[in-house]
Amino acid sequence: MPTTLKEIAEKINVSVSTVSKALKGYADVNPETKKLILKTAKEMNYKPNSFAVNLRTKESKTIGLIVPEIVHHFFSSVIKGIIAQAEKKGYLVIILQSNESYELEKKQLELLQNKRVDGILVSIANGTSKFDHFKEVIDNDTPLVMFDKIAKIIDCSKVIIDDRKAAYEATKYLIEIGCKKIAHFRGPLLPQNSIDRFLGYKKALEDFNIPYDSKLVYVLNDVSFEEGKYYAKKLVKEHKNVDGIFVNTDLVAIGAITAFNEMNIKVPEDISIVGFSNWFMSTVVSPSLTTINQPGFKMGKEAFKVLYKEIKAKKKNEEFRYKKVVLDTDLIVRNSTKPILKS
Amino acid sequence: MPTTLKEIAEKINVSVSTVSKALKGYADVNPETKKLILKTAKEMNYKPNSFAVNLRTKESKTIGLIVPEIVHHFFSSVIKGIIAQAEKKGYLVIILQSNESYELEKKQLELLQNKRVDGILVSIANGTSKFDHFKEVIDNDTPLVMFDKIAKIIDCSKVIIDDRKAAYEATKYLIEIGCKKIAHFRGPLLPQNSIDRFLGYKKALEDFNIPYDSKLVYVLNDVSFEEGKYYAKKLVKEHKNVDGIFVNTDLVAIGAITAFNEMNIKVPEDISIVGFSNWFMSTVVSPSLTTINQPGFKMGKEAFKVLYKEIKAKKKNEEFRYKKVVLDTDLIVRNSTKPILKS
DNA sequence: TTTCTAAACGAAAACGTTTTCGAAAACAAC
DNA sequence: GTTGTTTTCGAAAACGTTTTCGTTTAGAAA
Repeated sequence: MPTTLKEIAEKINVSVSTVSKALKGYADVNPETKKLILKTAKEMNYKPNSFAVNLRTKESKTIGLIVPEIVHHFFSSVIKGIIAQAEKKGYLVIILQSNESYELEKKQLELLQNKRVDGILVSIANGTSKFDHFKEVIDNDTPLVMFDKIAKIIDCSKVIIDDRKAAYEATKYLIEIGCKKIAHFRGPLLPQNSIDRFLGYKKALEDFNIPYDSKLVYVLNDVSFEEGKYYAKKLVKEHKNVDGIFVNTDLVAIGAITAFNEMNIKVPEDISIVGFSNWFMSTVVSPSLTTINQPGFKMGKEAFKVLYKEIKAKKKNEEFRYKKVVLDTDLIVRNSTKPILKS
Repeated sequence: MPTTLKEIAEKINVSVSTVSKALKGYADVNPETKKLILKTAKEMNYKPNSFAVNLRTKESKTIGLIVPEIVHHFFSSVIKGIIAQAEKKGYLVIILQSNESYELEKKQLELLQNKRVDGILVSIANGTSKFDHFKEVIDNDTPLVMFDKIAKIIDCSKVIIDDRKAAYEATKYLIEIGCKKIAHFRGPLLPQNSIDRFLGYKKALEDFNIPYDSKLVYVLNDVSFEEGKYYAKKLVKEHKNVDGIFVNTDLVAIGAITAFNEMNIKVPEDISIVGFSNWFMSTVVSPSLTTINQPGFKMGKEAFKVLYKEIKAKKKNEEFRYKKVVLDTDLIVRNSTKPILKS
């Protein structure tokens, strides 16, 4: 049904090649015939058949994206950034979600390769501890960029924040406002993120001569609102005089705040809380949450930019080095933290 | 670099056609040679070139999706539902966001058609008041399904909730708990959604003999947290004794709650508030928000199912009727509403 | 032997582009 | 008139598949 080059060619008695060349702006076509071809193409509402173009040029102007979870303020911001930047360069984005599952992640990675996307962006699932499926992508010569949740062991381009530094800043802030006994709600053991945030927390304690106590570190599995509530209650049951908590994620921090509200423990008077990510939600809870801003939209844009360069380099058979982009974070002070008055 | 049918054929001295037929399970190939072909294909790690398959079969097993906004609890839930259901049927999803802009929506619709996706799912931008671009899609014979924000005027399949009924229920609930002067924060004038929710509100007032007062209806443009705050303050300045508000969207309702908290007006004691959508956020604000649950994930799944049927029908050249799926909503009572004690 | 049937295979067209290469034509230079 | 150059065009291959249709071969039937 849609118009083809052949139909245009037949209509005005030239060859398919000439029509193609006219439409693509080649030099070896008479200005007169070119004008005629362009006019006819428009009249017949010609749209190049992308399937044929893909086959011929071996590229689809499409990239794949795998995130652990879509219904998630940070990741949806990243997605938005990726799509925005991709659109600027004429690329479309196929999105899949791994649900934090290794199996799914692996399967989806294969799916995208079979679809022959021009490149792949991925943020690794919590359930992933083997990384061979990423190696395959790289061996396969498909440009691959990891963002946010990355694998240190895999040699590829990465766009991240400095989780360790950010966590250090957050903890340091708690120390500076006078907290003496600071707990940490951390994420699962595997992801690099939660490891780094934990290490930043620990380093800050050391640097400011506060003894590290492993009992004050709680390992969460779900990183959910409910877990935040649960561990907040557990914390007050198991420890006295905790005056600060650095929490792995805003959602958990908000759960903790809710639990403290229920227990009539005052935030920030009795205990200060710092979250991580700066979800929109953090501005609307009461008290509003002090947190680390994690620039999702920008991360998405940067991740695509890096991938784009790799795609271009591959196309031209140019050399390129893997890039590591580290984005700035900053501490946003709100009402869940407050300097402790010296008595 | 990747293996082709030809390479397999040459390796074991059969024709390309035989290899293709063996891999696709045709009957006219000797079980022995079939076994050999399958084995060789596996050894050589053969993956069909999807570009060639697309060209040959004229389908890409890919659909397009346009939403007004990605960083949005409801829409990201819908997206998740669509992707989940699409994956089950072997379809991938290209996502674009219109940013509530008519121009972008139109452009993206063309983009998707030029990419020759097998079908398109769309939720209409607030900025859209002309609908010819959708007609073109339909004339073009590309299956199209609208969800949530639809155009009544366009004849195509739709997956929606009954906004009017849901709004009626919400308002009715406010009346039942004793509210006498009920305001409404509505969305922009154009989208069908906000019209229907407004009409539901109005109908409930009528049915229960509460005089409708157009001054109690505020038209929001942004549907944002800030606007919620702004109009809450405006409301108390302009009216006395308002004891209930039905708000178009949770986000706005939460803004209103925040404003009331700041003004020391007690929710729900002084004023009851009902939101719409049941964003996750609504469970964590205080007081938690009474709202209408809008099943995003399910809507996504249903929307894909309808689209899938149209795609299949088109492929087989079968007749089909446009479908209209209306999903159930329900009122979730939390702490922002409370029966008014009779004095 | 001939004739027929069924099984197994392959040639080739088709999908719609892009791009190389050669040819024709027109014109200029000598 | 010959040679060379430039402009303009088209034939054809190629991308990798799918699918139709015809051919070969073997075996059965007569």
